[in-house]
Amino acid sequence: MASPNQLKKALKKEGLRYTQQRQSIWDEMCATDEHRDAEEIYLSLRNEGMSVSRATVYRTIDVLVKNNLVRKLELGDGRARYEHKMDLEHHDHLICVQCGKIEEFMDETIEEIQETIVNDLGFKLIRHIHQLFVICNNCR
Amino acid sequence: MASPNQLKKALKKEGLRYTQQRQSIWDEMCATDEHRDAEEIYLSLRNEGMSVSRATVYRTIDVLVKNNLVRKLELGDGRARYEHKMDLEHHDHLICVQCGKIEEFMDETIEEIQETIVNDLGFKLIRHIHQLFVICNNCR
DNA sequence: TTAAGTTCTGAGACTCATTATCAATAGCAG
DNA sequence: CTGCTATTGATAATGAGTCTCAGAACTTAA
Repeated sequence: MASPNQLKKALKKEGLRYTQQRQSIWDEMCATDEHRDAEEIYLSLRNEGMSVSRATVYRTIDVLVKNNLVRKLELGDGRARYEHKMDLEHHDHLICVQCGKIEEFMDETIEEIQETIVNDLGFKLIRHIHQLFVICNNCR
Repeated sequence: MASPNQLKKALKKEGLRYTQQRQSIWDEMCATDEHRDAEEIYLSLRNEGMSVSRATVYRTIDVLVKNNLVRKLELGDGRARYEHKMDLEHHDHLICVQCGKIEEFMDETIEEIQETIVNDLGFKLIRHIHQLFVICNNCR
């Protein structure tokens, strides 16, 4: 089971109850480093014999996203993907337009420039999306 | 009317016919520098008395996007926005999470680093999405 | 200019991810 | 335990975008 403490803390902060379903979903999301969509997570839970509904999966993911335990990725294909944020270093994504494989990258210089751009305009940076759509080495 | 030539060229390349509807939609998209969704473009055309259907708006936008006359923006709220690419310099976007205002930015260093990251992995960069979600100066 | 063959269009049905509804269930404070 | 609420599950609803198909509009060849 993946760290009930982080989950419990987040739920407490939001004034929400700790339930078996929420723990199962959080466990399932931490079980791999893949970038899965809600349906895949739902089906995995079902395959493991857990009794959860799609609605609860969506609702719980929202809570996890809001509390920074999970990141939501929008790739423009109509299905959001999710990744847990257990390993807490920030990164952005490379997505192969052929095979769909998702990899991660991080560049400190880009991060700094982003801040500068925003600050120079008198704005405040809340979050960012930086996705590089590529053809990966397997697909060229 | 906004440059029938670019449109005609794109249509010819695709083996498609030049029609009044397609011209109207292209005109409408060039009429402002706003970032509107398909419904807004559809309604604008309707208000101007043009007879076009939603289906044709979507179909035409697809053609324009494929031929690089229009850029599609996915902001993660389920509605795509579009901007014409008449003024052809590349840029990315700043989006205010409070008021929804969209501004543009461009940084040559970031563009170069992106290329480097992708090339170092042996990948090929096809396109990228770089969006900075901010609180703008009016909203702070 | 017309006939025949294509491509386009409009209206509405449809899809599919996600959200809302609401009665039944399960945490939790006292 | 008891009772008050939050949560859940099943399913209906939503909404952006896509598909279908019959009729309209082009195009081309004669």
